[in-house]
Amino acid sequence: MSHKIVIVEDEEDLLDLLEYNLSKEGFDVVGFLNTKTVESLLEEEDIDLIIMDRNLPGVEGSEYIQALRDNGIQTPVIYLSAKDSNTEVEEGFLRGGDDYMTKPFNMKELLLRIKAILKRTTKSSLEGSIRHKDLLLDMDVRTLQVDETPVEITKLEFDLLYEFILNKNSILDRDYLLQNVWKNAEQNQYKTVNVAITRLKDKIDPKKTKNYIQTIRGIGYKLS
Amino acid sequence: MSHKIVIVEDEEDLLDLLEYNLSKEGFDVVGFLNTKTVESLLEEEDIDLIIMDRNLPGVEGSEYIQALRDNGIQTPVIYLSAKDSNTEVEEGFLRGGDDYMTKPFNMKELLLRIKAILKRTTKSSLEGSIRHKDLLLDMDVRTLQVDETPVEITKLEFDLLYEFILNKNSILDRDYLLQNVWKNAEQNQYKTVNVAITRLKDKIDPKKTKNYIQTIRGIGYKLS
DNA sequence: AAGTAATGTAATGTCTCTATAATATAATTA
DNA sequence: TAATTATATTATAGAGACATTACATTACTT
Repeated sequence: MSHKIVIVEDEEDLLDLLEYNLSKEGFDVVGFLNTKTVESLLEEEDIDLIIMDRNLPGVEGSEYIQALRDNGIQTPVIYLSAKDSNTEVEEGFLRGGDDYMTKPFNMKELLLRIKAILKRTTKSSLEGSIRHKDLLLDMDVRTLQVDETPVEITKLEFDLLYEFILNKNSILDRDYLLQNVWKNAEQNQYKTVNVAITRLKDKIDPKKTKNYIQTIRGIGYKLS
Repeated sequence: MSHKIVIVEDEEDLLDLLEYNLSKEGFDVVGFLNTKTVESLLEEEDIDLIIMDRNLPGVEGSEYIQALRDNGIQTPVIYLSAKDSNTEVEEGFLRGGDDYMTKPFNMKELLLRIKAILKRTTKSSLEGSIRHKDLLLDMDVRTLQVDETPVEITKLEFDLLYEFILNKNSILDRDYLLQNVWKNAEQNQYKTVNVAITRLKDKIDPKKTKNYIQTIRGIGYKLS
């Protein structure tokens, strides 16, 4: 699934250039010359990122973003603006921006900054690997290493451990796990979770010395 | 809970300045003059962000980050570097950075960029925690700290104490408690409350010196 | 399709928690 | 002060949550 990016930029040539480059990179791009119809699009479609000019006809870009935030819209924003003074940049962040590039800008760098933000804000980052203490999950090959030693792990156990590492140090209750790890929440029972947890514990800590996954009686489980 | 930030910077004066400013902003800062012991800290503690210089003794900063990424460590990174050419900046992002500031830099902007990243990468703990004098209830993890020392507490005791802290300084009668803490108000008896209160008192004040929960004879109990 | 691995379900066991009962103490009233 | 009542304390047993093991079923593999 390609990421959807909205660009608001009133210089038509620059907008074209941006649309061209982002599309070439595989993004799904929608460009606007002003903010008129932007918000309704944000509410309807699932937009992953906004590239925002500040000197726009009618509204000032960062004020527009502020208004979005006030309306509860949390879509990440990168400003692309000629306003380059310290106070102007600070203002941009304070009004709810995630990054700020001053014009003239380097297109490659913009693309990299876009990817850096998307990496953090969209869940699809099923690449690379994630670690928790001596547990290392390789997302590409779906393997587990415990203390640098490969350990056999099943699909369910992998998904379960992944969910725990994503949410380390917070309690996950059985309903949450059934919904997010097992997708068919209604079908299965709490016992199913209990058993899966037992099996997972045995994989990551057969000697029972590390106590990574703790039972929070009456609530759920926690990885720490 | 304050965010934990690691800074790696070999100019000692600058490191001091950064530590000072970030601490003042309420962050929990650990500074390093080189990368020697950084990785073990990252694996043990839960670090929210890394501020990374690139010209370091021994290792080049972005290469170090690349190595971290290869080891499955996903902690967000902001570079703070004198390397300011296009290709150098691009390189920084490609090796796994989240943001890049070139020296000399504006401290205010750095702080804003830090917050922008933390906003996206740390879980805004839903409830947070509530405090009453030296009692600290962490709603997220459902733990109790008394005078900064963790104390084991059961689900019932937690729910009970929570109710008292929510309504501190007002008297809660047993019917109210049975309805709001125990959900099955009819089933249980007043004695049940008495015993639970006794046990809770013992957890939060074993030496019986603080007298937090007072008995209002004929009515109920009050936390103050 | 047979055979194997993975996962759900059921049966059994273990342990923690907590409601109740029994008893002791404190407060209130006569 | 004695009697009465409310609450505190302690002990105990039953319930329920979870762990563990065994078994059944489903999903893969070859």
